[in-house]
Amino acid sequence: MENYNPHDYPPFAVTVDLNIFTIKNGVLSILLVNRGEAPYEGHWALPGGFVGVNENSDAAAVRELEEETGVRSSDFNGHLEQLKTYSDPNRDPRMRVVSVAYVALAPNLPEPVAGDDAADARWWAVEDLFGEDAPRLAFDHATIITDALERVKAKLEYTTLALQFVTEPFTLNDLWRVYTTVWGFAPDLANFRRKVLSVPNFVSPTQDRSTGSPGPRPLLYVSGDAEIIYPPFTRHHE
Amino acid sequence: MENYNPHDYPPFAVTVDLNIFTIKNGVLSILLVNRGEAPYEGHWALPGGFVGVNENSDAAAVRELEEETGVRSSDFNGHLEQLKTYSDPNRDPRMRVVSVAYVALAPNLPEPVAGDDAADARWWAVEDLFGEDAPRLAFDHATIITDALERVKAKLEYTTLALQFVTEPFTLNDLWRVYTTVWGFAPDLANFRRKVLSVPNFVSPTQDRSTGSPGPRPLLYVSGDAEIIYPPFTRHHE
DNA sequence: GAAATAGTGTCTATAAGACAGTATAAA
DNA sequence: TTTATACTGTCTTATAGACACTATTTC
Repeated sequence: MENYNPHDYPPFAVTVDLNIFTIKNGVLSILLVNRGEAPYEGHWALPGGFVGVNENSDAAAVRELEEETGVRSSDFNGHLEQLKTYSDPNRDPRMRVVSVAYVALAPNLPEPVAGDDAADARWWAVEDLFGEDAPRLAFDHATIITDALERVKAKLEYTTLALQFVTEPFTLNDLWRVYTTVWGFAPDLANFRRKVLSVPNFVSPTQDRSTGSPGPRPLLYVSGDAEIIYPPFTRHHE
Repeated sequence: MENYNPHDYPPFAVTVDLNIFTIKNGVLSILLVNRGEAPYEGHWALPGGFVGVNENSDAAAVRELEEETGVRSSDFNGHLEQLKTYSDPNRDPRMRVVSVAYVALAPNLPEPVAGDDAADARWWAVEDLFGEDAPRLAFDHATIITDALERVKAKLEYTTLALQFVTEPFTLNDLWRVYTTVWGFAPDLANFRRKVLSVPNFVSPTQDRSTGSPGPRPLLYVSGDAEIIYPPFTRHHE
């Protein structure tokens, strides 16, 4: 490293890949783009793109999020965090690409915008990605999505991240449905209410009640400032 | 991305940086190298190096671990995991470098081996890194070390990672001292014993007892296969 | 015997799990 | 009136925290 000649070290392309999750009609969904060209033409891939010369990977992720969802970053009120970096030498047959993967969560994102290299972009139900008629996934994106899903499930245990999936104001049942949807099983609703209300500043009640569905009018809440759930609200481990 | 001309995307160097922790004489310590050249000449830096053309970042981290500690990867019985990727455009003034940071834990590593670009390499007590007479740290490595420390502290709560800091056979007090050292406070020893012994396969007893210190001969244990502590053994959160 | 350490026991507070049961509103 | 939903309450069990106490060994 005496001289900084490019031949001293291998050059890499660096990209970001985004796992953008939302809950559409009670179904946990992820945004994927259909690749319009080789390699993996016709396969589905995570949205993403190259990190620019004058931005870090966080900024690149915000930029791509905006480009793919059409939501301006100033209007984006969800959550974005780095997941993990994937760097296998042959993960992209064209060249050496290191990808910094991100997880984004947001409520009710609009229908996606297809980008330059994408023939199509749409929300996929997560449960449809790994079953019988699963779409073909490009690159190592199946692995990335699996890791991202586990991250989201785990973070619901000890953070208030579930709030990112609901729009204010919401009912406690709305929040409970988030846990049910993401975890794939329903925690006891009565115990769930007790837990959420016992965490200081997880949610705060409003003066209003919802209407429409049969039954009593449920109280509406807004998000509180708490970020950590302590003690954690754990999933069952057998 | 129609053509793969290098001018279509910015070229990056990709490195790994290793947070190698061990407990020396009851003190949580991290391996740092003193930089022998600009930039940050004379500052202390995390050991690391470039990711090679035909390896992924995990392999590069294993290779660097071996080079810096002198421990062959086949003999390395500690723990290595990816932490986070750091990519600020100006984190290295020479060129655009993206660094994939790792955390390694091991018991009783030998004195380090200085590499090519390191004038010196030594173990630093973690508590000395951020105090009055703290060494000057190169690049964004102070940030990386802070993140790494928090990762280790957190993982002691819900994984059996503390086992990576002791050599077999060990006493329950040895293991308790790991928690005390890493967390910076002493959990109740009696409750600690109860907790460790209640987690199936966290540790398993041997037939032997230790000797030397005053008091009864403590039973010796070896590591079990469990990786998860459930329910977690939590630090206090006020 | 003093001091240090290993280990056991116990009481209490907290929280989780598993419900039962009641009230309210829409269709 | 039926049904879905929104709560409230309660009993049991699991676990954590605090700490007293005993036993064993070295010096």
